[in-house]
Amino acid sequence: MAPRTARLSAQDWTRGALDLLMAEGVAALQINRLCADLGVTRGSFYWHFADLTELEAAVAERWCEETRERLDQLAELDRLPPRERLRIMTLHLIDDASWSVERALREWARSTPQVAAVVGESDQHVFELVERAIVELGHDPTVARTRAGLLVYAGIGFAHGQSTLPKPTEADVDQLLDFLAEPAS
Amino acid sequence: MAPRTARLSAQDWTRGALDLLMAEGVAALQINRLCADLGVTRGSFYWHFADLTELEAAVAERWCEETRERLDQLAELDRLPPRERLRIMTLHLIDDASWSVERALREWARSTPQVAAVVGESDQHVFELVERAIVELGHDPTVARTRAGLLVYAGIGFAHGQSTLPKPTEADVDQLLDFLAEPAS
DNA sequence: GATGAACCATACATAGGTGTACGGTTTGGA
DNA sequence: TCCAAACCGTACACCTATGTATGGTTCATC
Repeated sequence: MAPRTARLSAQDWTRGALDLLMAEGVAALQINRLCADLGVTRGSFYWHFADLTELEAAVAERWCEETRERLDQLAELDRLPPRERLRIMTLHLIDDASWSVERALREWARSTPQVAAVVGESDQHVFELVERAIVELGHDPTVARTRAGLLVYAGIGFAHGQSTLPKPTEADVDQLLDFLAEPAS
Repeated sequence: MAPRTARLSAQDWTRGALDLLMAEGVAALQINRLCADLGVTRGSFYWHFADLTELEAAVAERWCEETRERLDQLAELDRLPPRERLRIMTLHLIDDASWSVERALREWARSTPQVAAVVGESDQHVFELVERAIVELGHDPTVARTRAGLLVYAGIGFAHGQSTLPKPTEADVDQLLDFLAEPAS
């Protein structure tokens, strides 16, 4: 992306690795490939990292931090009314590119327990936020649990769809939230 | 799984490859690994297939067929009332192991357009089945589209969750379908 | 029971990826 | 200005996975 002007730091490598993950998936996470992207040779890599697994650990760690920050920002939505909160989270999921990292991470999580743990924690956190919002809308916990599960799973599914399925518009989201917010019959 | 008694056919290889995909993902789809599973050496593989991509094509083709059959079975649910239809499809998704193949295939689809096409087609078909069922429940097309999208995306998400998130019980599914079936306010 | 095709094992050659060794260049500070 | 550390390039060894060549087994069939 940004033309390389100076020398690289470890952060530049983890940044590049995350970009690669987003763009081409775990299979593309190779040293040579990364060096090509960063315009540098293998010697540079092995100065910053002992080996590939050390880079992978650093990448996982970094994504973990970024995700935590992102979730903290979401937590600050607490001041907003619950309906608006859900709306922001959903729209954020749809048009942001964040899900493309998430997809790669979930793929990666399959073969790396450390990554799987972070992804699971993140899912759990989002689920709780959504569940709480629905409770605040006036539903009892059982209903909230069901509807939160539905929405969160749908979010994960959307991130993985890449799909021939229709991408929801903003109007669709509003209709969806009307639906999720409505009282049980 | 089944002890190998006789010599292998091409179908045995595609079967083994699908098993491998299910169990360990695309990264494990290697000739040596497959030979070990089937208790045979590379010489056998290269008698049945010209190279790896030919096997991959055969595997994709086979999954395509199996999926089509599965969808045809779903289509036969047309005789059942729509509510029961949705119930069967949802329960089928939850406790069947079929989603573990699907997850691997979606992962694979990312790097193989041919596979992506098949997955997309399958998604589309399921979506239409669900949408139609909801229309038959008495909803107008706009509502049906939203709710069908929600349910199908949630299904995909569930398949990819592998997750710390709660796995819905049969009672949860019934509550969920009550919710999806209820008239718009 | 002999024969050709189907099926498999073994032994290479090759390519691409990781990791190591070491020398060269850039940079900040004494 | 000069030096030590930070940073990078180059060359090499190694391992693993693919693909090829070739010969050996097994099976059906006459």
